[in-house]
Amino acid sequence: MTQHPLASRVNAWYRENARDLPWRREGFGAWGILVSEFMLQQTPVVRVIPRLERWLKRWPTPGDLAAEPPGEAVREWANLGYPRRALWLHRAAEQITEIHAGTVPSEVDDLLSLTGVGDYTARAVAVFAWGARHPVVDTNTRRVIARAVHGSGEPAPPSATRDLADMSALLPYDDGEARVFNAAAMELGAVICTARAPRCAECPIRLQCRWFAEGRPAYTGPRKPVQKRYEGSDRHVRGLIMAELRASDVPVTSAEIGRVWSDDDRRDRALAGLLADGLAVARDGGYALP
DNA sequence: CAAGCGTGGGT
DNA sequence: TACCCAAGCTT
Repeated sequence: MTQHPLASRVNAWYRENARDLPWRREGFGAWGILVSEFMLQQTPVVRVIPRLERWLKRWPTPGDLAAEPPGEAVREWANLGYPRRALWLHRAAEQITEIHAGTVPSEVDDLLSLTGVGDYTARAVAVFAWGARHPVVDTNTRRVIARAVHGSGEPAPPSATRDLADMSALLPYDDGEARVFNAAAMELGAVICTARAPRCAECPIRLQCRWFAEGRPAYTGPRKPVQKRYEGSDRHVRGLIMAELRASDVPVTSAEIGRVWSDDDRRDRALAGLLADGLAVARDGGYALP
């Protein structure tokens, strides 16, 4: 079968070396894959695995999750970070239950209309859960393409049009091979072609890689915007307050919240933000999960 | 479209 | 120690 030589090599490598991850098991199910994709948005694999298994044991179907208050999703989300994702996943479960009769949709457009599902997640679910042939481009794939195809040590800022075109040019024609390649490109970026210290000596495509061939030149393009300091930030204080709310079965009092951070302005701003985001609600004179 | 959003581990 | 990074999304 004719396919891009990069795809052939990466797929062959993947078949031998892929990690045994829960969502790759046969028959894992579309709901499980959707949940895994939500959890994997900006959270590392090793932290997701135990939480995912708990989640699916508790809520085996979208309807099971939709039947509970959103705060239970936030509590079960625990310390995965970005708890808005738990709220969005709960909302998506409601939408799947009400609009799609409890079945995770298979069309990219239907998936995109779910809360918290963007371009990456919609394609990932269509491909990995339902076997459709689409390009799936995540941060790992973008880095692999930047190096192997463009000879750049780091990818340019994301551009859906260009990223999808790049991946489409490599994507095998066969649905099954395309599905494997989508997973394999991510896997290669995750374990070999890493951001920090790529293991080029172990890379199955180093001899086809433009960046390697050119001597791994240092990246000179635009730097990613520097992330603001976390310690003492609004995000930090929001996280501390959320940890309190998750840990308590009863509403948390203002006095208790006052103890998580001494700066009144920052603490009030964080709490107001959580209320506005729907991650916290006022209840019985205190604050609780929704 | 740039900014904002948690948390923890690696270097 | 600081900083970087992790299967992104919404506003």
